[in-house]
Amino acid sequence: MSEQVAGGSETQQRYNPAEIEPKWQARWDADPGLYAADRHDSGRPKFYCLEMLPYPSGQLHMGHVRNYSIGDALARFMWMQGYNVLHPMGWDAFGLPAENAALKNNTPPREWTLSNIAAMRKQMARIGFSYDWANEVTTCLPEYYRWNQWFFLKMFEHGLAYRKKSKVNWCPDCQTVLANEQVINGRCWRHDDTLVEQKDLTQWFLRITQYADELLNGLEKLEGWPEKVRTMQRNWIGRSEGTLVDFALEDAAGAGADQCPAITVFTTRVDTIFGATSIQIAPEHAVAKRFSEQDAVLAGQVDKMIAEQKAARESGDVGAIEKHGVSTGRLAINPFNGERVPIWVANYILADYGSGAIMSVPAHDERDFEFAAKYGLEVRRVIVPDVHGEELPPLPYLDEDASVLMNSGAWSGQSCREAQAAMGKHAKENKFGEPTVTYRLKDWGVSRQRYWGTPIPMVYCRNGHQGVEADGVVALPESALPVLLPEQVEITQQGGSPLGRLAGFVDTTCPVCGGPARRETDTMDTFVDSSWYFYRYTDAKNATAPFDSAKANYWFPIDQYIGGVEHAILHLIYSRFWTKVMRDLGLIENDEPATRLFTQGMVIKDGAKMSKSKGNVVSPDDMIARYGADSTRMYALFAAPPDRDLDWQEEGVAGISRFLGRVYRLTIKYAEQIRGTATGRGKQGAAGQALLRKLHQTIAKITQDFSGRWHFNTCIAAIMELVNTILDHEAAMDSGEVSAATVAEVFRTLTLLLAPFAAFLAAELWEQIGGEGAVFRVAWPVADAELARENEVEIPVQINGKLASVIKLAAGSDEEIIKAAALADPRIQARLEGRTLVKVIVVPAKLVNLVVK
RNA sequence: GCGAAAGUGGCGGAAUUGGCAGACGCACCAGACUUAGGAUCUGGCGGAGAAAUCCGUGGGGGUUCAAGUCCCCCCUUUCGCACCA
Repeated sequence: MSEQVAGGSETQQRYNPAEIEPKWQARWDADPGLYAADRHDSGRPKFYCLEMLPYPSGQLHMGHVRNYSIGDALARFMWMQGYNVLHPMGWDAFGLPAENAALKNNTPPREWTLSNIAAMRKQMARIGFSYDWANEVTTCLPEYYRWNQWFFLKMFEHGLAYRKKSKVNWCPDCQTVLANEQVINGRCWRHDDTLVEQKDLTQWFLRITQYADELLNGLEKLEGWPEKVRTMQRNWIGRSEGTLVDFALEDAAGAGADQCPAITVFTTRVDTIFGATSIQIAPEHAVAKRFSEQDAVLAGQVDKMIAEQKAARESGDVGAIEKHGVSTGRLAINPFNGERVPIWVANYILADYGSGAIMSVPAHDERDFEFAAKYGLEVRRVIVPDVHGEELPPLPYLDEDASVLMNSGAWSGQSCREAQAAMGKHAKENKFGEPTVTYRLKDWGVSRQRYWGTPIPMVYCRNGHQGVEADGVVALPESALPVLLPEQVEITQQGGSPLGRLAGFVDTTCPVCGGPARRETDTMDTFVDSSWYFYRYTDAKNATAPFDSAKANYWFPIDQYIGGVEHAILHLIYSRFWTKVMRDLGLIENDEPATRLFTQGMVIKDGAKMSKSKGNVVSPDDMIARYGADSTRMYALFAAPPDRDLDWQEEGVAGISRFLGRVYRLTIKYAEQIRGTATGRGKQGAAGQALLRKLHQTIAKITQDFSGRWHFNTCIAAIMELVNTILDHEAAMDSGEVSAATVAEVFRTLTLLLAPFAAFLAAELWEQIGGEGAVFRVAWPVADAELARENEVEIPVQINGKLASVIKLAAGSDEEIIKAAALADPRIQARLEGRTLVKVIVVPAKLVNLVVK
């Protein structure tokens, strides 16, 4: 295989990653068990290290390299710490780009996707990532997606999957429906500049709202997740406690009151209801529509408002639009005091939140105040601070914690909180309302009018099956799975799912009556695939179940999940939901998928996100070809702390490459000597002591950083310092002043410290210095505190907080000795001349501060 | 508008608990060496100053023997949410 360097010439001693890395890659490729996790009875503690799986675009980008380098360093470290590590990888392989590519290149999506996967797997191997490929998961294969269908049937059976007609988000570019989570500022998550439209369609939904409270409360326990992600999820769920109150329409106001006897408003401040001076309803509200039918002028104004709202949503500044409205001329009755208040239609009322109608209390709500000021509506104060000041606070007055009601009938004098509870109860008892909880979170629409996705395992019986389900919806039995995605399909971007044009797919028989039936032609959202893929990794070849519960229960929860923050409310909320559903189905025991989540920063270049249009894309292949994989990934870890954005500077990669070159030359120089030397410690001279001190300080620093802070940039800096120290003592090592055993310990340990960051080089050096077995299965070095201790310390001496001198003392000197030494220092004495020493502050081992006048 | 994070040399960044600001690396400058390499080695590198020394972590106040770090006010940038009743 590789040639030994024995007596090597200069050229042979030069660090050449282009030679070393492919050599080790070939060896690793030939050993599929190398990174395999042990079975769950290994007796070692488990560690599930997971990075978010990529979409197989065909090319790894720098963001992937960074993400996976972090995970790889951690996985290797945990192996060396003796853990049974599961470190899998897979492919989020369904999705629209495959269809676009099919149109463009006339390649079937499956073929395109699978060849991309092969290319990316090759790239990953070239970089040397430590994945257990035996458990690879590819979501577009029937072995995987049949379980999506299986879960869908389970959810249908438990009422968690249902069909309804509703307003849905439609991306004209994707030609499909999108979930709320996939709409970002009114635009499609795949198309930054495509405005999402609203359509009325019948679609499949998953009842994620059933878990809204648990998803919210569970966030409290996820202490290992970034606060930012938890906050985003909290806001997305948007729980709000309030009260629904029915305002009856006044009969005299118009005909048809019997058809719609009341407007239900939602409020979180029912305690302010005596201050309600109007009702405001959304332009899309059913009552607005009905009034419009009888009033052409109103109809025109309402339509205008709807159009304006739409335009504002599309231009992305919904919040900036001026509040305005129009009076309907009708009145509604406040059930708490019998008062008649005017009904308005206003543009700031959202149809899809709460009940689409509010009571307007100008005195105690900012928007209502603004609106009332504009239209001269009455502003009536009903809440005051509970401490009686001379002056009443200005309006709108919003406090509800230290305030009480006034002018509110029987509730006057009660605190806001008391009144909220009492008035909700009162409404319920008198049947004109009730306390309620609303959420911003909506059920997850999973139907997609696309081809390249999991077929939904439902059929529509042409016989109707009245009484069973509307539209003759019939669930397929488990035995009918998988519903295979046909392969010969003409992809177009128009006219709904291409599956609908395949008679062979659409036409089927009803599993209940045997009569003619039509298959569902929509496919599932790709986020279904990624909601549970990490469970499949624990048992990826299982042909009879999504996974074996015993295996999943051993590995779960994931100990460390690593990925980009862009999934904070997409994948990360869906997969939490899926976990809870699987738990309730009895498949798993954990409540949450991952104990710890780490979101790495973006890789940017010249201050901007890499993009083709900006022309600032740095290709990993390019970097690897020039500097090698070790230098590329080590730079990705060195250039910034992993949670921050990283500005890619090629000169920095070259710097890392030079550093690794120094390590290589130095280690090879002593390799033969190290091979022939047993470990062990004898007497040390000063140089040997200094080397071991730095070595053990470095071990301690890196070990500690791996336990949570993850500042790999400073870990690598520490290794560089260590190497600089070794270079400082090169002469002493050459002369034999440093013992051979110490030289051996230093280089063996250095190699181990490098292993998580520069896998190829570490493997090569480990072999060169005669190490046994795979370097990342060797026990991680343990820092010896005794060796790491400094025996002499430099203590700065300040005068009035400014540095005046530095004294050298034996470590552990007590306060008196430090103080005496500081005062005896000639530089200090000179500067104290003629001044009065007021106070001496001694911080042992840290500094001395002399306060003088 | 609300919320979060951040602001330190020419650049990326370090300083985990208040204790020598600028570790480590890049770029740059000077020199050495040479098989002229995408080398390597030595030294320098926050600002002002000949030096002693002084100034310096977005700005302004404060606490402290001591502040990049803690407190108050303000500015800027990035991200998230954005009429949520």
